[in-house]
Amino acid sequence: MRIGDMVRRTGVSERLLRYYEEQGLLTPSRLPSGYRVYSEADVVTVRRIRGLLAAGLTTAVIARVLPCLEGDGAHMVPVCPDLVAELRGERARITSAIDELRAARDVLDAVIAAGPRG
DNA sequence: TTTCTTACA
DNA sequence: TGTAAGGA
Repeated sequence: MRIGDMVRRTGVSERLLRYYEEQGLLTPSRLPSGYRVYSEADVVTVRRIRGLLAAGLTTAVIARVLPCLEGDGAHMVPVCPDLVAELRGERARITSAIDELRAARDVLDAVIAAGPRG
């Protein structure tokens, strides 16, 4: 199927589908005309990409993790041995990001509390 | 009509 | 990421 069908089947814009390809997340083949040709598997892949993006992973990590997952975007199962370790690492990264945001919020809270009507 | 690439108020 | 431009 071509990109227009993918847009309808996945709800993802053409722009984004091309971006996913640029990031190595999708590798559609090409017609002699240059038009991209997507497979049924690509539709499933897009669902996984959306699920992984929602999990806070970067496209770089997703590119490495994608070939090690099974199932659709809602219920994915890791099939490679080292994938779980990689995900634990991502979890840790997210945790530190949360800590930094919390600290930033605390700073604002302090400033707010010191002002008029604090 | 549909898709492609490149570039940006 | 959207959108516009200029082709095929």
